[in-house]
Amino acid sequence: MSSTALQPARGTHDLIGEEHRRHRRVVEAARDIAARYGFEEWATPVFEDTRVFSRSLGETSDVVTKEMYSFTDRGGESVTLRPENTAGVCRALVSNGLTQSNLPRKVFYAGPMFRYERPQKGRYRQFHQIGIEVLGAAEPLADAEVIACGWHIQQELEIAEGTVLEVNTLGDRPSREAYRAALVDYFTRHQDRLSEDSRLRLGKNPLRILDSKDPGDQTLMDGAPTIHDHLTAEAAAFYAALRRHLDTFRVPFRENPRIVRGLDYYNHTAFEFVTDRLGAQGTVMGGGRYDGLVEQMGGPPTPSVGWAAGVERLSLLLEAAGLTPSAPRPAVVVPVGDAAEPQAIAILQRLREAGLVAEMAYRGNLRRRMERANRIGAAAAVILGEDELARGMAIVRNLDDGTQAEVRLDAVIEALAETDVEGALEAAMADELEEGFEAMLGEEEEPDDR
RNA sequence: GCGGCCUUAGCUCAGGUGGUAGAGCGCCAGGUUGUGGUCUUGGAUGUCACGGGUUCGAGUCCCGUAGGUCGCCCCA
Repeated sequence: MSSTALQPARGTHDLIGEEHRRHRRVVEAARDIAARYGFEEWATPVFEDTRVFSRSLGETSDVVTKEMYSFTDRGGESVTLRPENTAGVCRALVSNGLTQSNLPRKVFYAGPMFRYERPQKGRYRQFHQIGIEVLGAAEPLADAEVIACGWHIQQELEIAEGTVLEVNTLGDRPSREAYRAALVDYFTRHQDRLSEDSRLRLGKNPLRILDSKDPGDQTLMDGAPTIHDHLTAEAAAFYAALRRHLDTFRVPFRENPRIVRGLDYYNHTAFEFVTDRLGAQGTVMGGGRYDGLVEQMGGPPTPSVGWAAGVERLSLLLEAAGLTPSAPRPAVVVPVGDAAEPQAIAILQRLREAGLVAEMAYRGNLRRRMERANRIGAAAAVILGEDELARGMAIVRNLDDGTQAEVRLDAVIEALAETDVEGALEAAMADELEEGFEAMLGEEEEPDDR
């Protein structure tokens, strides 16, 4: 690469070839499964008024304090590239006047998110998330269904064996405040044994000390109070109901009282699907309940629950499991001699109209075209020499086993159905159905002839 | 934002203690103007990430910058 060649901006990456196919597989599987659960897809703007995020994510969260891509536009407004999409979806619910009717609203989304961070494998400045939100449901059954849907998507992607669901409760507001006070009390008494980072957290966000990776901090955890000692009866009942529903949905999970989640808007349910296969980026899907967020956007109280998942991370799991989708295999139409080209184009288009993936090179002799066919992974070649065309015939060659046969032009699709050409089998079957239908119509006409 | 390691052809990588570059794969052309994969012959790969320094001489040593990677922070 020449030194004058432009590089992608730091933390961004191009999705090309296999990587793009994995990416698309993740999004399409999620979209498909979420639709089965009754979620409708929304697309909200990639940038929003900065207050959408500063108001919702918590003034002390890292995302707000140091990771936002914010800038002032030409009109003097402060706008921010979305670092996540839950806040945007809640804003959209309110902006579009959807808070009064038809609740709960079940929303699926997929798209790019932006955080100014130091890039690593599985962590980028522009990355992609899929997510679902149930807006306007206070029942723990909604939490369980949201989690079940996430689990189902991972099963559909065949990566569910590699992840573990960890759940926790953050309680309601009284539970959380009591717990926070107890934690501050405990860690203040042992301040001398806390790491430097955690001493800072003590003043800012004491809950975060719980998932510190510092070995010294870890030794303090066993004696630390847990949220479960401070749950109100209502919060405890909510959590118990969630676990019961998860069992009913047959979603395996592990309780982890240390899960706290980074964004301030969560209450009650908090959960993460984690894996040990992605190094430091172990969280593959994470979410929880956020009963106060819509209100913060200027709407009425609208209890809600959802999750977001990193497409890049799910894609890495697909790659590691050898589950990269293969590219569709085309049929290649090969005219021999210039005079054959017009008829070859007619046949090429007929194949495409029938639903097959078909290609024809723009130039080259037979040998070159065959080489190219092989290179692009074609499953079959339809060879059209002037000799064959004069007899209304074509050669259909299976490029996997090297066998070939001369067939009538109207039997080309049928012959391609014997190969791995994408769409050929379906096209041939559809053709048969049509013929069968025509035959039935023909029989029905017989009585009139009598 | 902090620390470790890394950066040589399109890709994966060799290049003891300094003497101005190599392999495999891939690519292009021929053997083969009606048959791809296999085989065979030939060909082009490059500011050795960038900038500076030491030296007669730097891919090699030193400093800085950028990017990547691993970890911390945090998170998808």
